[in-house]
Amino acid sequence: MANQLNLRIDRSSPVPLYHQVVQGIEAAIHTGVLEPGSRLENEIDLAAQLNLSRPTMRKAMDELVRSGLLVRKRGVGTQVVSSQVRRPLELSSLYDDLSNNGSKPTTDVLSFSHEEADAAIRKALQLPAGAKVYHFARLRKVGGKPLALMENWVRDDITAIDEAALASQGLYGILRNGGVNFRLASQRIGAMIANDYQAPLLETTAGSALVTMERTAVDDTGRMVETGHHVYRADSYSFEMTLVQR
Amino acid sequence: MANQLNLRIDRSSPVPLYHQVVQGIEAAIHTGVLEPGSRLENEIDLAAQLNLSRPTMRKAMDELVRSGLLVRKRGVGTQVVSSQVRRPLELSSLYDDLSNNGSKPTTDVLSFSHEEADAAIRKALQLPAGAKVYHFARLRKVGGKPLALMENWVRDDITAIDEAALASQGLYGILRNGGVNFRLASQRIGAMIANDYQAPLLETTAGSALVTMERTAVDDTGRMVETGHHVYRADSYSFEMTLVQR
DNA sequence: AACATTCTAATGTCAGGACAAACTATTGAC
DNA sequence: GTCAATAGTTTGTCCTGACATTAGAATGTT
Repeated sequence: MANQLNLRIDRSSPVPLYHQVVQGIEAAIHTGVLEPGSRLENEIDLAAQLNLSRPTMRKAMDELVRSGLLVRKRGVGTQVVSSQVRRPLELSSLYDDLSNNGSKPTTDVLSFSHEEADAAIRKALQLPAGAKVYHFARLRKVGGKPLALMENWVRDDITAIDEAALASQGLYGILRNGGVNFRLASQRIGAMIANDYQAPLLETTAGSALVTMERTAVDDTGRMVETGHHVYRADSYSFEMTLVQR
Repeated sequence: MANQLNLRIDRSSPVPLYHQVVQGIEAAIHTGVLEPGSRLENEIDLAAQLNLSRPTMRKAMDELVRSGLLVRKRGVGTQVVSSQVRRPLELSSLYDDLSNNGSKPTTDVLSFSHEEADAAIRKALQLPAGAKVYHFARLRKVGGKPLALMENWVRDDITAIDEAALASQGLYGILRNGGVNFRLASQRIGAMIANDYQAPLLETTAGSALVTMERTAVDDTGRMVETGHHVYRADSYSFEMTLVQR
């Protein structure tokens, strides 16, 4: 078979060996060195070729299987999954997604306040009575075209937030700089009809379709950091994801 | 601390040890034995208590972290994250979801044919020219109320499908019985406005909001098995999921 | 009292080995 | 020639052991 994966493992690098393998195989699939549908060599030989132990090799493959790039079958082997299966939905913000895509998003801060959280928000963020939060609404545009209308509530005991930072940086960037390590988020995606408030802001007509998303994000200490309600123009945004059977 | 997790590991069971641990901890979180925010004992002690090796214990915890129930932090420990964080979106069908929920879904088969695939479907399922597929539209109701309008294309070289089976069983059930082991699916969720065809079938008015979902499912041999386009009434359905940072 | 240093506890990474289970393909029997 | 038993390949599970890295607490110094 002579796969010639051409992976180079740098044992002096701080990035873990299994992750170097993940990156290498991802790159090979992306550049077409590994064609969709082709079979990989077996784990043991691959590990031997790279001077790695099998557990390390397996850990790398586990990740690739989980992310939907590979499919394994006992007694048969490991295959590069077909094709145009896209990236899984990742824990990132809209701002990141757009930036990575080469677009240049801009943000209008429509309202901003530092106020006492009401009962619903306290429940969502698991805050005690009397706690204060940042509450703000933003309009995100890309290429001058409005794309999303976002309303968020953020706990105030992590880092200070002000209007100017929000206009220039994106919420998740601010929070990460403030030392927040996001770990997970639960979200709900649905649909609604644009109302008279939303329609002009999104430069569409009342009655057009919007994608809705509610999200609550948790950091590595288990705190609920942020909750929000976003709406997107259905003609310019949709959620893509890959589900993996376990 | 004396966690008293009260897990029992059955070494004679065919279910893997790490999975027994996963189930046990899931149950403990679900029943409230492990409270949200509480810290678990460290991996090594837990493994010792259950007479398991640390890698096995870690594998169990990895899964729980991935599913969003636990949060780990190096040098600190492992915490129950929960609260109302919901289940991740799983690779299952609407029929399964509803059945597991105690509801009793019914299905009307609106159209059914066994026809030659057009170019778009051949591309989505990666079929050669001239290949035939099953093509059908279904209306899914729960409690007599219409919920989803589904149009699907399924390759015909796996198992035979007929109208009667579709009306009584759910597509994924039929395919699983036919020997298909689903591995992953890529899907896209968006929104649209109900048109004159969809509205009466879903017993709503033209212009109301619908959630749209396009999905292509892949089995363990890497074959694209099924692709479809579904629309749901936005007032009765939304997609919930948990995203985990890696 | 404030600060830097050291220590400890916990998770993160990696190795090497052993056996089990599932699928494929070949071989053998009828 | 068809079908069943068998052997071989590959992934799945599990073990023991070791060291690295990080976060936070305790300690000591100024």
